Amino acid sequence: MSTIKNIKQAPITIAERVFDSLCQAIVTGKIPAGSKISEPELAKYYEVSRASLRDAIGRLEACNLVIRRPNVGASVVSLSDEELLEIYTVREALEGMAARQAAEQMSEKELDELQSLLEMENQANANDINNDFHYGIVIGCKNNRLKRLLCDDLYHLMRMYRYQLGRDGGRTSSASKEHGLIIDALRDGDGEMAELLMRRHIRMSRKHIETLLINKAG
Amino acid sequence: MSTIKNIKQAPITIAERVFDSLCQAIVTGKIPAGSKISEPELAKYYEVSRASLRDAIGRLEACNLVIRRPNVGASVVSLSDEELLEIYTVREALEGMAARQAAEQMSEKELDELQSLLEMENQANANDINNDFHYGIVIGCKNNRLKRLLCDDLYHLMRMYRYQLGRDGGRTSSASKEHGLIIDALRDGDGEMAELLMRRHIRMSRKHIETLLINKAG
DNA sequence: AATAATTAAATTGTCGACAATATATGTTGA
DNA sequence: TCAACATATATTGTCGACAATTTAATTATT
Repeated sequence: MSTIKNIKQAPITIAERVFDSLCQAIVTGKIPAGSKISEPELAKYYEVSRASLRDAIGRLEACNLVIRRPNVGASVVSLSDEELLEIYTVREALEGMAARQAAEQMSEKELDELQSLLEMENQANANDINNDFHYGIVIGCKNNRLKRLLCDDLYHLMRMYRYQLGRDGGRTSSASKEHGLIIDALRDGDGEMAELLMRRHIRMSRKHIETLLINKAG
Repeated sequence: MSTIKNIKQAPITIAERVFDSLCQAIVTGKIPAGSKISEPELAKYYEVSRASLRDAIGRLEACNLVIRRPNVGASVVSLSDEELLEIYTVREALEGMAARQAAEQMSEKELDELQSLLEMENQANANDINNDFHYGIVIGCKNNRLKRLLCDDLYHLMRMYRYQLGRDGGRTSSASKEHGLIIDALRDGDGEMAELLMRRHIRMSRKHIETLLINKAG
């Protein structure tokens, strides 16, 4: 049984189920960024009441996938280039700290799992959260608040824009090397180094996305 | 006009108004930590429908003040000692980064405001967010995502437990000195130093709370 | 013809009622 | 007396309808 990956429990209520569906639809771009959310339309589509749908929309707002304005309604979030880069800065801070704590908290067994995760990277399941290197470290840091901030508030947004731009914007080889260095630091129990490397790693990704965005615009 | 403090807009809908009221009630302990939230009871108390109240509860969940279980209901959050300390670790990461960016982003005018904020610390309005040193830096860093994470997801919780334990658990004098050092770094435009000092500052607070909790238990 | 004001349509916010689930109470049997 | 089951009560989840607000369409005015 894997300790690094955690089970995403099945939806209980209708609102939860609709949330899951809408979440998926937004992340994959089926409901495009910036588009308006029509309550009557979606309620009819999912064959649920508007009350349940509104509940689901509230959850979408909580994980930052939609923006709600009173008496106007919800729209799918659409990040500017700057806003996308802001997320990387936040990730640098949070995941850096996660790496530091993971170096002190992760067991040998967990580290082995992380290693195997890394080795089967660039596979088919590359876009699945549960098989993600970064996610493994966040779980491994044992700080549940930190985990929730990243997974509940940022993860969905990250997936959404990763879907648009491609995984790491296609710098997988160098990224994998950096991942390897981070694991080494974790195995050494060197929290300071782990944080340093993780921050540099995310800063690199950020820089890469930045140039990618510039090229796309020019 | 102050640029550091930002205006908290008045509630538009009933749900927003009830959210504000409940938020206040929870933070101040009027509704105690760990207690169950009764929808019919509160709906009657605030003279609103259960739909509006449930909407408000959803918002409380989004800012981590209550925990909801399907078909069971919401309870006011009650943090263990470890969970409270976890928040300080997250703050160290986020506010550290905020300080780093603030050093590059804050104008002279904003720094002056921050300074005056610091000088009139330990006053009556010490528990008001808008007059808070840390808040000023978070605003000053100009990273809106970072600001939202701190203010929307952690700020209410912090206020709640500050209310219970007292402001910084009563280490105001040494904390003020540390604040002064941080401002110096900001004025120098030294982001690295600002982050370092902010992290150490929050780590100190954490340590202080930690011993405070131990004494309370023993 | 373009703009402003007015009216009409559509959408969101709110409500009370019912259904589904969970909790409390009472009962039976060992 | 205690435990397990059955019943009753209360709470949450869901629904459809109405009210309030916003947006679209239409008319009027310069």
